[in-house]
Amino acid sequence: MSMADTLVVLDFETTGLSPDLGDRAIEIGAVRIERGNVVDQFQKLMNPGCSVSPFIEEYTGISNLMLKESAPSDEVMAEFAEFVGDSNMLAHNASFDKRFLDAELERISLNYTGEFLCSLLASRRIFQNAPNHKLATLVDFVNIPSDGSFHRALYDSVMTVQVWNALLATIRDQYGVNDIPFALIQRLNKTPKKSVHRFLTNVRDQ
DNA sequence: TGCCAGGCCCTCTTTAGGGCCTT
Repeated sequence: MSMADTLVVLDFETTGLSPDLGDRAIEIGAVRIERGNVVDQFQKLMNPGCSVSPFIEEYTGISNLMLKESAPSDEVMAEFAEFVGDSNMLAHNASFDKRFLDAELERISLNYTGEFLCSLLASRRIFQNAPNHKLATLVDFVNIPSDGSFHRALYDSVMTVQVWNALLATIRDQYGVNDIPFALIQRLNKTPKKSVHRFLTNVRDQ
């Protein structure tokens, strides 16, 4: 699988941090990219059948009234499973979104076959001089224009694409690595930070 | 009842602790 192939970049808004403690997805946003270009998108609020806390209403701008008027989770997640197909996926702090994807799809007995990449892990390796690795900080760090509408699923997934393209451009520009397959980023994200320079230099010289 | 995340990453580490990220 190469970066030239399709990749679905996704982001969940949720009622909290842990599906194991009963937290649920309330919005999913995703874009399909090919060669770094957005070619399709998906955005849906979903009604989890429970109310969200005032903190989450404030944090996301998603109100209980909005969710009450939204399609149920099982319906939206089934549509999303169709959208993803067998594509690989990317998310900022992917372990978080993967946990919710797994939990929500398990509720409706659906599966997926793609694998996840994490832009947070890649950023910690490539942008080692960034002040921190929050999505909003990275958007600023790589000089991407933003209207600041973070914490909505589609907006964050689009911003993740922008950061992702900047990460790939940095790998190309700093190391002369022009072909960046999915598996290369998987190996990069398992490489200790101190060894990243040597790792990418070796890739270039192979 | 009241408590409860999970995984990565660093360091004064590995018989551990705490900050960073995601909502």
